[in-house]
Amino acid sequence: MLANLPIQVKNDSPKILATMATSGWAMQTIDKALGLLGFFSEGRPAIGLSEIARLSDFNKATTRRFLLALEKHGFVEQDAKTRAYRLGPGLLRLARVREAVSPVQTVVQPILEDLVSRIGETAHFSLYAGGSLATIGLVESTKSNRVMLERGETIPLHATASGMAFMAFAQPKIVDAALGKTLTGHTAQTTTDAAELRKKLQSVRKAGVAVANGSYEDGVCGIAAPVLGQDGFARGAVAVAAPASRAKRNVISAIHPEVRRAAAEIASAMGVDFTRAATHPHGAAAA
Amino acid sequence: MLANLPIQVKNDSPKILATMATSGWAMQTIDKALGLLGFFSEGRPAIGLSEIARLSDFNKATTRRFLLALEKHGFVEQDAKTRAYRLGPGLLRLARVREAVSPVQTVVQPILEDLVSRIGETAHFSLYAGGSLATIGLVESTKSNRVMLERGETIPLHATASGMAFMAFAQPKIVDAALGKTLTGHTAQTTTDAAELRKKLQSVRKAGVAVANGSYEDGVCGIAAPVLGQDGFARGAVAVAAPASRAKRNVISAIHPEVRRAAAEIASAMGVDFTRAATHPHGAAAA
DNA sequence: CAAGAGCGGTTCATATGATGAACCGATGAG
DNA sequence: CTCATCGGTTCATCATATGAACCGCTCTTG
Repeated sequence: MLANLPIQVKNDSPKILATMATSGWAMQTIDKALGLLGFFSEGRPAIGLSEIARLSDFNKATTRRFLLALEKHGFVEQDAKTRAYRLGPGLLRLARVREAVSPVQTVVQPILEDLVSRIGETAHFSLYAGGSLATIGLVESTKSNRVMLERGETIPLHATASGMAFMAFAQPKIVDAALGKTLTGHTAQTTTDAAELRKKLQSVRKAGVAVANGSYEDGVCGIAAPVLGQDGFARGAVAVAAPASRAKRNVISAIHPEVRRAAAEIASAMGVDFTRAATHPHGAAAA
Repeated sequence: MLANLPIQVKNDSPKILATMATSGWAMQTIDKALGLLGFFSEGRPAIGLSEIARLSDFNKATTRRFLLALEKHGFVEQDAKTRAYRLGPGLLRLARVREAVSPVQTVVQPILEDLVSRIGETAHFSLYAGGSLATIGLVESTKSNRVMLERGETIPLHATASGMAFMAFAQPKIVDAALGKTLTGHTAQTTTDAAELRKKLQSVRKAGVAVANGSYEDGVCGIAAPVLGQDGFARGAVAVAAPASRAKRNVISAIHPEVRRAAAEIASAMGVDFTRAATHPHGAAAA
């Protein structure tokens, strides 16, 4: 009987398990609660209970319980007057701990500033987190006609130069997860066919940079390069965003090397420290 | 025999329930999962699965499920080599959104620097989040004998100058919750009696500052002032921490007004913006 | 100014989800 | 080699989350 093959399953079960483990299941209650945090952005900093419930498709009662739990840990806080919820101060503490160990923001900002001063267009850096890229660093061009971005925005992998640059060098399981779900079209130019996107990734891999013209926002051209970790897989991407009107062929090709250089600088700056062994004294003082 | 008292807990269980009702029960699964994040600190930036399970008193399987859920949202990430978990990049994004709306860090740092340059001792700013104060801003003295603090550290309310300054002006329910649970003694000087602490809060209220001498860390003297929100309740505290050897009476009283001034500056800087109405376009661009 | 629609918040019967002991294979110390 | 841990997984058991309907309130509107 089949039941007697002891652990020979090795061959195909891994794929299923991997998919499950990667993008799939995992503690739904927590999942849902943390998902609520994704609705907050620079452009929508405070949200009322009913609206969060609507956005998330949860019951109002459930939504409120989530928010209460998040509030208890300082992840959200409620405005005493408007009763709307906004992101809380507990996040600052955690971000500080993370920064202390792996100082990304600190290191990225000057590199972006240098990049912007060289090419005169808005530049931003994003890290992969929770299924999409999150804008961590942002420096805007000083030109009057420039591309404006939101701090802390999350950007879709399949429709942006950053996303394509990232995916071209990301771990396969991440790419599979990203291209596995339904791809939303943001403009008429957005490619929503997974197979076609994979082809494009091939050429991005050859070029080392990705260019996207109006695939996320009309009239905006993005040029991005991946930022690689020590294992060779992408952690995030650096991108320059220019108005399409200024993004002529020769301009784009002049930007290529600059973006790649910035990406390399960030990668080496990031690759330095962290992961000092897990055990450490807890020392420090306050009174 | 003593061993026969089985679960005599009945006595203080009212207290527990009160605490539960006050600071909220609320969605235990989420609560537990978010609690895990509290174990990470500057001094313990990466933790293995078994150790987290031990620290949190959860089953290994449960712990792992929590970590997977957290990882899915970028709150933690797993080191590919050591398999240990550390805080993830998703936190940076959320912290940025929060900062964009209510720019605390940006505004606090220069004020602290000014404070340190005036008095020559380490200063830090902390915000109330999730049941304790979290160190958000920190500037160390340049003296060779100085007090060192951890970035992102959480400090107990009842044993620190910051905590006392905060509680003296915090919302009553927060104080009740804080003093309701068992108070741990950190040094021989720590006051662990709730009633006695409430008395001290009275005098802190009169003075407008709190002084704590070695109640958290031996040989460290803290002088703190509350930072109040627009509703008059405390949001956090500014504190100066000096080696007890330098903290003579006259020094302390010279520090008082400086700390209060810094607190007032931070309060007014924080009180400015945020909470523009909940509805907003989502506009912004990237490609 | 009365009626309606929206809000934030709460309740309790229902059904779905979380939990942990025991297990595996791998790895490092003695 | 052996033993102690490590990270990770499984499945029967039991605790947990869930949502329709409700309340009181405020703001809009005819």
